[in-house]
Amino acid sequence: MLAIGEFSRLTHLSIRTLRRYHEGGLLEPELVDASSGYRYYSPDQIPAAQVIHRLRELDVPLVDVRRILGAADPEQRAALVAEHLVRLEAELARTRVAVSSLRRLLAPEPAPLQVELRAEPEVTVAAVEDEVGADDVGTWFAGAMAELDAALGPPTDAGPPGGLYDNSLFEHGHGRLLLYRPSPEPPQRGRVRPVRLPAVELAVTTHHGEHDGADVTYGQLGSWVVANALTVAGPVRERYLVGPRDTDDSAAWRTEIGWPVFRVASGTPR
Amino acid sequence: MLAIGEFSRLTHLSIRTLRRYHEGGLLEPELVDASSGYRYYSPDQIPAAQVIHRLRELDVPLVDVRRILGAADPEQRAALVAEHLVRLEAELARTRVAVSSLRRLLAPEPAPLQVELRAEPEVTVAAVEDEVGADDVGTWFAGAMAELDAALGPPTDAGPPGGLYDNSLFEHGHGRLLLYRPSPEPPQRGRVRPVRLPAVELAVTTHHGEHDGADVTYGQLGSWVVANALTVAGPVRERYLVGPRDTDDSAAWRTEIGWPVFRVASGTPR
DNA sequence: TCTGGACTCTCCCCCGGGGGGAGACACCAG
DNA sequence: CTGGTGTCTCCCCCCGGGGGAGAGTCCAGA
Repeated sequence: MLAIGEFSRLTHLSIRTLRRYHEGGLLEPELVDASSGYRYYSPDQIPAAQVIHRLRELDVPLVDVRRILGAADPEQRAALVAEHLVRLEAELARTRVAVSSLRRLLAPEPAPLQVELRAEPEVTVAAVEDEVGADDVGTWFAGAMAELDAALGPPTDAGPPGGLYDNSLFEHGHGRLLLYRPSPEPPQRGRVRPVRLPAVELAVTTHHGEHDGADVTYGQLGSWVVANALTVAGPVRERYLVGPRDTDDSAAWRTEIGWPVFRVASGTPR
Repeated sequence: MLAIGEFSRLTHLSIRTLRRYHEGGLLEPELVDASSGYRYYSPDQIPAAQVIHRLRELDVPLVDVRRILGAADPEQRAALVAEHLVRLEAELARTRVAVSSLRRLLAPEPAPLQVELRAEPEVTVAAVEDEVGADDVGTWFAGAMAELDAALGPPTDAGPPGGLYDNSLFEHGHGRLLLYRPSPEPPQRGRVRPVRLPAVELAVTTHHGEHDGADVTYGQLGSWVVANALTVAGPVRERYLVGPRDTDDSAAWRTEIGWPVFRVASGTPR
């Protein structure tokens, strides 16, 4: 039986942290003296404490740590851990993109932007639509795209897929997302259903590369729109001209970004 | 002039976050209406907002973001960013170690531990000693080792370097650290000074590999000590038999860990 | 010019995962 | 028995975000 201080020395977890783990049901002392409240640990609990330590070093949330420790058989546990390692991998990719994008931002001269005004006609498409949190966009997107592909089969010449992004997604961290593929006769299957996209005027530009870096292009497009005195309204549209479905070379990816505008009153623009 | 909502849509930073950045002096709106308190941004501020966004994605603390943005010339700014990228790299290395160590922890059978009881005589060494926070141990260690080497010259046959770690380092996150190199006539130079290390009884084992994984070995050693009914007292000792100064192959590194014990009363152990 | 809806303001509370410190009690060796 | 050290609980603070209330502002349409 070890008092909390000894156990702390053995595991290199601070006393405070051990207490917190107790409260959180993560690591229950083998014995808690009913009268004094003193926590007593067994040496057998050292490995568990160290697993927790490692998982926390990997930023695994305490709730997930609890699930991992509570997993019945070792295989299940390994699966849960593997899941987190996958997440870690994704995090890493995100970091890489952020770094390169940061370099681009800090580079002295930003490449000038090609912006085009385009009248987008009303069109009926096969679409999946949901209310999604900003953190879940990636996951949702992958699932929705898979479902669209399952419903429509391999890519046709009807055109590339696209998406509509509710503004509140950016302003409040969650909002409606709609992912579509053009289709002459959209089926109804699972979450996929026919949706009529309204006609809009768009200020359109093309983003090159990883989608995670698109916000920079958004900013450039946005300031173009502001500078060119057009008013903004409605969800942003994207169209995936070339994406991970087409090639693994992310430098070749092309995303069209369409910012809804009202055409300036006086005559035809351009 | 853009209201906060528009600016939020342009930068993909939430309204709340923009307000927070204003409060924190990170991103001052170009104009704040004195009577209404409304914040108005200029499109020219979009790039700055996006730099902040990227830095935050890289978990750069807001204070540091402020410093980076406040940096006078671009070179200084680039240097500050580079500094953070280095930190990111270190983080990455830490993650790698944690992952492999986690695998080892979850592996079914832990390798049995060779533990030896050893009477360490009093010895005078050249040492650097400081009160250090747990997060700064790595940095401190590198600096102290460099200073020792500067004072004593290249490695001699007087023996490998070692360290003493105050227990409160583990219990409370900060404590006294002492790094030494054996030396027949310890010099006094900079932070380096002669120190008399008291004699101790140690339970000793050897940790193989990255030092970041040593806590697992600590736990094993500790539970050996507990099981073998010896009492614990005083700072832990380490001795760096093979380390990064000797070879780049971290698998070959050897750290001796000595846990202070009182020899059991009844006769000589072993 | 008024009105209603959308926008924005400030303020307070919450989250997670830690830390600091006060004041009271428990343990244990001399 | 006594004093020092260990441990308890409790409250506050940190960071960088989010939720929501309640009040004030802006602006387009009638």
